[in-house]
Amino acid sequence: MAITRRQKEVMDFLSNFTQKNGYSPSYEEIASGLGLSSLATVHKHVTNLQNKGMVQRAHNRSRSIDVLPSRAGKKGSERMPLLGRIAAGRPVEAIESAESISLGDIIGNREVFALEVQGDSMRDEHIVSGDYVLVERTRTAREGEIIVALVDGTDATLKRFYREGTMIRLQPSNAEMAPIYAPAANVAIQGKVLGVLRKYA
Amino acid sequence: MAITRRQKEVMDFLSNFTQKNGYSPSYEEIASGLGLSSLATVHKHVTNLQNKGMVQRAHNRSRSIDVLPSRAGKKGSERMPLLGRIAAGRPVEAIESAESISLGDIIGNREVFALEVQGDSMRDEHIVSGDYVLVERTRTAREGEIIVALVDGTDATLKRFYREGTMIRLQPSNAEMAPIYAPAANVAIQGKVLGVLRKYA
DNA sequence: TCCAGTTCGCCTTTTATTCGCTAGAATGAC
DNA sequence: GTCATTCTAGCGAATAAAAGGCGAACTGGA
Repeated sequence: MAITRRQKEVMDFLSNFTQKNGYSPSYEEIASGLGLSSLATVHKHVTNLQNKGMVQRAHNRSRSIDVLPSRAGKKGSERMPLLGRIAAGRPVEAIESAESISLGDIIGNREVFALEVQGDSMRDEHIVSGDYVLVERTRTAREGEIIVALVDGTDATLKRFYREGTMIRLQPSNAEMAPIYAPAANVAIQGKVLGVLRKYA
Repeated sequence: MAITRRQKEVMDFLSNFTQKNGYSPSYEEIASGLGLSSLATVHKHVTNLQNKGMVQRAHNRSRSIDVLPSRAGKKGSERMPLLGRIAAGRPVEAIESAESISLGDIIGNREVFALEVQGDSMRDEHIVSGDYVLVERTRTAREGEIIVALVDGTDATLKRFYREGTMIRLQPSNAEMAPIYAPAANVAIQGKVLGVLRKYA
């Protein structure tokens, strides 16, 4: 987590601005605050800071930079140790590990919401009723991704996304269910699935 | 918390109005307070704020906007809004909800670790290779719970737990796999599964 | 029925992202 | 010591997306 001189200046500007105004600066405001003339430079700085875990950001969202509190006073938070693989032939106590996992690893800096799954349209991919899918809010998707889509403005569904000419095919993962075909204009993508969370009672 | 300038102005107006009057403003009052001429714009703002979890609202009910206490001073922002159920026939943006979900909801204040699953012994229960199981460290289990157990001191496995006289049956959830029978003395319970976390690349 | 709230197109402005390019400083291999 | 590689730092332009806005039509609760 070594930070460079310039990066610290960026950090300081971000915290001060956010403190003062109650919202984060736009890239243009950062540029003028630091005497830079290219937004690309600002973007690169913020990306670097983000990779170092000092700030958080949502993709393509205005003023979404979030200065993270320094990791110093980290509590027994949502992060837990990852002790290894279950098939390993050793007692888990014996496994030492520096790895850990948390929701942050799935979310990253995206804008994410959760939906409780109802129905079995993705059963063959082991997403079942009662699970929570973690969805990144986005309007676009790539071939084969699992998405939440709104068909004809009324029906939200969880399906895999395929483009077929001017049509969209929404493919359930359930041998008993047929795919939905619809004109691209009638399919509004609500987001794409980043992960699944299941809770046992 | 990823708020824009205009959104902060809306928030400020809402808090001030509610503070002063004891009830929340109508959309028309908000519009005139902010110099807007279309209620649609107001509605969009409030919807955005709601999606960011800053206000709460009831559907189609007058003056039902509720400014939520800012959860400033919160560290792990691993909590995300739970927008509703996927089968609901409405766009997810429209679903109102103040609910949210995070790993904390699964963990509580137990001692928990994670294991990456390898193999398909619990496939029929939709726990598959690559998933992470969240395990509470405990020595005991109740009938039918999914546990991590160490058999004969060497083999850690993920199975359902059943007691049969002096023997333990460890039941995989996979029609192709046979249960393991072992004397209770040879089975060491490492923990029980509280949840599952899956991440898509 | 009435009216506040909601949804629908459609538009403009603001903001973020990406690409190709230059250049200095640090690192590591030979 | 020199050379290739990598990282930080910077520029301007082109793109793409979100935020903010409008009026009109529709809806659902008291």
